[in-house]
Amino acid sequence: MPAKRHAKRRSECPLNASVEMLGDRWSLLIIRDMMLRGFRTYKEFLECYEGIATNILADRLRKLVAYGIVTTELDPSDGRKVIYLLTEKGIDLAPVLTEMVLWAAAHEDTGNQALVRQMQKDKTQFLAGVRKRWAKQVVPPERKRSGSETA
Amino acid sequence: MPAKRHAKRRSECPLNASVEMLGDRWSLLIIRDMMLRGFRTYKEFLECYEGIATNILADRLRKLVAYGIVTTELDPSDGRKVIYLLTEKGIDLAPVLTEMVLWAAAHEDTGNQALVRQMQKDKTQFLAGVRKRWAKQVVPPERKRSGSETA
DNA sequence: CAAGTTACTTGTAAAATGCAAGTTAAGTTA
DNA sequence: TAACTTAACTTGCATTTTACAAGTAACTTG
Repeated sequence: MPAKRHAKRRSECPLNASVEMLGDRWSLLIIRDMMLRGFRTYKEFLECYEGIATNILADRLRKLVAYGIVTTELDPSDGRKVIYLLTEKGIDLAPVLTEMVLWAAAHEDTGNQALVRQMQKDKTQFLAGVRKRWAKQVVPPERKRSGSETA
Repeated sequence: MPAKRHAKRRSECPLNASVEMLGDRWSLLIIRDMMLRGFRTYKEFLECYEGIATNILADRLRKLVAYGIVTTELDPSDGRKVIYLLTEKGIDLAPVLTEMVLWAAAHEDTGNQALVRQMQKDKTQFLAGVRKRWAKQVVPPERKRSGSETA
């Protein structure tokens, strides 16, 4: 169900719509951290490998919520915490992330080969896994479990 | 064949690599114009719907060439013209573009439904088409043919 | 209740972007 | 062949975005 058109887009092109929402240096990394690493709080995002600045993080989260890609709820057991979750629309970005990972892995010298191999082996199954882990009443998978990182 | 790692990336993550190369408001639109609309000269890119500024266009083309996504050659029949072409690496972005288009089409109110339906109907065939049209000694398809735009 | 945590905001410097106006080399026209 | 046009940029400057450092308010913990 398409959302109503954002105020003033530069064009009607669907690719442009995606680029206007996601075309910056941080948004997709935040989504990656939610989708693949199970991050859900501000503090966790702040500690991402790439080192996002706190004001930029706040701004990006605000925009992702405004776009309907992310929702928030309050942590019932800790009044300080805000929990950030992917919406359906956000989960539907999994194929985009996957193709971007596979493209970079094919053409650049990058790390996290475990994830890449998993995606290469069976893309469909990988996407099903993401979808399943994010099915309503999410319990983000394998957080804090020691061993190889997921992203 | 992976390229050697770019000077200083923020992290080893393949998604981050993609974002560092393509995560801005213009790069993917330029690639779209090459891939889907058959654009190949500076002037054509300048006239894109979204209205890129000339200095930004020059900068993005320079970067895309540096990343190995685009190459240039001189037009043998007009010494003023520079011809920009997608490399294999650039053509391999087709699945990324496709997923971004399908995502936006599914969740936003966008135009160019012809392209979207074509992608939805048979993604594999669509990608094969792009690949075929860009096979060595490219003659970009259907440029200047009247009727519905391709992108 | 004092000391931490969490999720931010504010201020400011640095970098990226956008806009208008050149510039240069090559091609076209009268 | 001189004047004009075109293609691909560059330059200068104002505006916007990003980055970095330092707060702050609400809440929890010991």
